[in-house]
Amino acid sequence: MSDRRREPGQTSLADIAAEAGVSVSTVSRIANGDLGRASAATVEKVQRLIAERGYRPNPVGRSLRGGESRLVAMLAPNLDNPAMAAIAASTEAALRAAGYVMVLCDTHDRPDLQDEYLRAMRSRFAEGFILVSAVASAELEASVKRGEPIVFVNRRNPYGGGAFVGIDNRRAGADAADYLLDCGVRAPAVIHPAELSSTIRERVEGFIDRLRERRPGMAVRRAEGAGANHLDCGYAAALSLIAAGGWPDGVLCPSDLMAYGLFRAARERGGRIPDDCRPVGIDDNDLNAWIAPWLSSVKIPYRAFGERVVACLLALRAGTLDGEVLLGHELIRR
Amino acid sequence: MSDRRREPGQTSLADIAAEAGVSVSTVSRIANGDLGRASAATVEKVQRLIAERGYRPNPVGRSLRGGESRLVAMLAPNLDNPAMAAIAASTEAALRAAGYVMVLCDTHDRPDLQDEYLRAMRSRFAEGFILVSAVASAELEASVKRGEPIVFVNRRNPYGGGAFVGIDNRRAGADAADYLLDCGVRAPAVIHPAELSSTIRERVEGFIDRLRERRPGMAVRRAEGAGANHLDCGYAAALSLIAAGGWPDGVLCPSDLMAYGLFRAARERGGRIPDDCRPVGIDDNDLNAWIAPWLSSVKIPYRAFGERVVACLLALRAGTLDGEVLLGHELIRR
DNA sequence: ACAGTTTAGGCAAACGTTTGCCATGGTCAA
DNA sequence: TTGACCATGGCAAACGTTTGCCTAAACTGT
Repeated sequence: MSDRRREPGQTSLADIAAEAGVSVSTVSRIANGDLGRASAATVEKVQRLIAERGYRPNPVGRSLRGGESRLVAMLAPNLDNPAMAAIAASTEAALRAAGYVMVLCDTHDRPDLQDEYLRAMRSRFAEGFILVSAVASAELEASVKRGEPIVFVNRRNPYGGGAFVGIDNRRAGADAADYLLDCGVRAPAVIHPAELSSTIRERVEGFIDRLRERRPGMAVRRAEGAGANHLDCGYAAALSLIAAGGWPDGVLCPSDLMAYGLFRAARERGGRIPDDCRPVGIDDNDLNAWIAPWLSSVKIPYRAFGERVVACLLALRAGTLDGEVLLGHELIRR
Repeated sequence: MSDRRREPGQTSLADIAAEAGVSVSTVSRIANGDLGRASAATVEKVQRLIAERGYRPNPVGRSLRGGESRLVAMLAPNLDNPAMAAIAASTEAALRAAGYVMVLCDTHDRPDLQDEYLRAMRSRFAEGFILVSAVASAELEASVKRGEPIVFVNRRNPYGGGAFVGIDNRRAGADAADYLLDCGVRAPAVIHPAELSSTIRERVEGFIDRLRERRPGMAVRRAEGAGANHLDCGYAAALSLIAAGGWPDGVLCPSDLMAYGLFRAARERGGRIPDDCRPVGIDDNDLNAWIAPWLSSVKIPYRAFGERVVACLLALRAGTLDGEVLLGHELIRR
């Protein structure tokens, strides 16, 4: 199409400059607060026009020029998971407060999509990346090597190092173990997905180690389940658990979604939760307080993640950080 | 900063052109598939270089030039609501399949934020807008007037007209009424937020009209509740309902979140759900199947929304549509 | 041989911004 | 008087693309 319609209502520097009878450079400088480069009269006139016409600098022009894009990309494995939604929402708010716009990309936990979004966002001059539960992928490795500003959330950088925001997963698992023991559980179990991410592995290890520490001889049953998401995984793992040896009296579900899967399995198989089998989750989705009174869970302060993630990103860009931020967690008893 | 670092790994048309010994125009044309404008040898050479260097057109340059940005903005009132997450996820997938990148903006249901994002996205040359549960706002009115491509989802254009994707809310409310009557409910009620959006109003009206139609003399109690979200609204409304006249034996919750609020109120006040008080929701969040076996709900096919929304948007941009798309719903009995 | 057409490809403008550098003209001190 | 310095502001390049127009050279038909 050759009829490039002028976007209506979008005032450009040139428009202001023409009307004020000055050059584009002058307007640009004044718009950017460099007031010492023009006479008071000019400054006043240009500022008035800027206000009247509602001029806002065009971010695309800026980006192209090589300056800032005010764009930050968040890559998350799936928006359906309430935990992801909570992280996304809080990060979006924090970024907006810092003057950034967040682009949210759903990678569906697929390395190829993660790569595609990494490329797409880089070519849009994203000033930073927030990778929630990242998976290993070629483009990510290249980005890490190039030292691009990336904050990893929930799951650590698969290539080591880098900024990280999350919790102490081993401790969370240990706290869950303490809780079950304090409830008098004698035949505990743990369910988990067939492929273990570092996050889940740490939680499970922390759980088991604490059990062994406090009850040296205690047997801990384990079951894994396959599935596209943690709901299905939890369901499958629970079924295989009871098929192998009946219901345990307590079970660690390393994510709330897995606990939901367990709950469904119990309902279908006549297991009574939490009376016969007490689950303990990790996440503590906000919805739990409303509709899952049977689920005690380690609360991860996802709503507080946003601020920390943004602080990390800013520090990263300023070259003043390459550390880890571990937020506190708290077991919610229900 | 004056040291504008050349983005690494980003090949430009100029790079290819220099290496091939041809002009930028020639490379651009070949990259865009206009193969008739160069000799076979040149085409071959340039194509080889494009492949070797992994050249990808820079979307920012393209946007600025006035062409396409491949950017679509979705403005949603909050990411926490599972229904929004479902819509966002399916739309993102459909847009990606169509070659677009979706920017997800959380408006927190605030007109000022909606305006801010509308402006920000327009100045980034967004090619279309998807407004989920839009609120009235000055910038929206202006956008509608200018005829920008906007698809409204869930809630209709507050200024009338425009493309819309949603369900027949009156019928959904009527179906809920049928369900309660079929369950033998004799003292029904409805709870809703203090301020009624068009969506909620239609559902409530459809519900009440159907009750009156089938049981002319039947009294229908109503209670409203205030709160920042539907969970709180539902909770508050339920409390005020029972304070006014005890538990109804059936109650329409015009969104699942309100039903969750009711559930909590019942738990705290000793109401037995669904035995004493049978709720019927609208939405049927995916999680219901797992952890809310007490909730029958009208399933809205949010996962199917994405495709329709994108089809609408494309048609809108092609100038071939200005209609409504109503998807079917189905009451899920639990 | 010559006019006309096709082929192959370059030039330059435009999108909106930022910024280093240059050009006036004036003021001030020695 | 002259050199230095400051105030004011414009020029132009650069970022990466796309595309209308132009120009050669090489064909084609008669």
